[in-house]
Amino acid sequence: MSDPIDRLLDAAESGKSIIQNRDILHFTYMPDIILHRNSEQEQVTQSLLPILKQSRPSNLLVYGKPGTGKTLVVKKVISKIQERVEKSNFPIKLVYSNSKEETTLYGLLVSIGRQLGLEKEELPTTGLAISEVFKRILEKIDQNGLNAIFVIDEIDYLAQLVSKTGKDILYQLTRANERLKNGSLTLVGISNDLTFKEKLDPRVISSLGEEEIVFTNYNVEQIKKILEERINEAFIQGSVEEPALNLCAALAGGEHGDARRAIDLIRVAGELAERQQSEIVTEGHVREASQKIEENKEETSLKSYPLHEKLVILAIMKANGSSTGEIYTSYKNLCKVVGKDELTQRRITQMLSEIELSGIISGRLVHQGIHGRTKKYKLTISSEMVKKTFKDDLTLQDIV
DNA sequence: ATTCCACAGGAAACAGTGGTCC
DNA sequence: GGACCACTGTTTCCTGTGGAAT
Repeated sequence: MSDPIDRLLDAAESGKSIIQNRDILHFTYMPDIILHRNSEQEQVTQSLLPILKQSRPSNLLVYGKPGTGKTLVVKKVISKIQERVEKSNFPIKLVYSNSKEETTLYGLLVSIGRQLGLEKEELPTTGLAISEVFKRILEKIDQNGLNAIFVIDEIDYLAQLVSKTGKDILYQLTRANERLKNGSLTLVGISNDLTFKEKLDPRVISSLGEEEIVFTNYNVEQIKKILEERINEAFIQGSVEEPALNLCAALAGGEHGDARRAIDLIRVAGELAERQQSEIVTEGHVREASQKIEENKEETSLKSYPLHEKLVILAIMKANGSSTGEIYTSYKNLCKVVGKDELTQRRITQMLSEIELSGIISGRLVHQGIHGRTKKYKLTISSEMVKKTFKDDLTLQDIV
């Protein structure tokens, strides 16, 4: 039997790779034609049209579930407009920022500022008041007479950050034009959450939601078309079996209509097939890929938890299906074993809800009459998975 | 009908860190 | 060097809750 390293290297060298172009299978790839989104493309273009006439368009709010192509469409429209106005004396500046990637409000504003060309000396990464950062951004727009379009992805997340800190940045953003003498500012908000508007200040809603566009979910048939298109470009002809394609579309489409997930799935399936030196991607590969993606998600999220969260997860594992009080006692014992100070019960309750959000554990509220009210938690993943992942952690090795 | 359990979970305050500005 | 700022992780304090027990 040959060395596994050599075997893989040989295969790679002999050009047996069935994926010709990996980039096409990543969601950042911008296809020439965005399938099934004609009317939405028209709507977005319509509402940004005033730019061509050198005036400020209405603020725009774009809704749609993840993987419905919202961001892709918005970016494509803006880049096309940019191409057209390039030669005129009406400079537009596109600023894209994802609220979820920036953990704080400050971070988001700084990332916007950087894209506008504010250097570190003009806009430090920390230390300033939010209002000061905002002022500097507006000054930059004013000085250069820029016509800025701020595309803020996952704006619902920003709204959440804002409500936590009590700053009304969103309001100020939507009203920024009143403070600008030169240039203009247009806001394009993208949100996964259709209900997020309800949580906003009504003054913000009226100016932010001047125009609204909703992206509907893809159905299985549409996802299949999208997959076919990408497969044609990325894979060697005929290397993806029809049943594999169908399953892929069904798995991703049936649940959420998420094209991004579908593309991810076929990519991982393709990689698995290659690794096994198969010349075709079969249904089995897709199933395996789906499972692998799930497991990876679990493992990375388990690994990323800080020590006390890990202890809590272990406490749940040891007392599966038990109440907060029991979990807390178990957690305190674990703290003693590893020699760490225990946190308060309030903090642990909060941690439990945070962990529950990630889906690793599930909680159920139970009323036990005179025995009070409690929440019972249990693991949704296998305890083997937890043990396997935590075994690498030096402080946890002994208790696992 | 009232009491009372065992918490859930909101609000506020605090400590500590790492920074700017004057 | 002191005032000020954002932010995180935490503690402290508090109000609310559904149904078994009385």
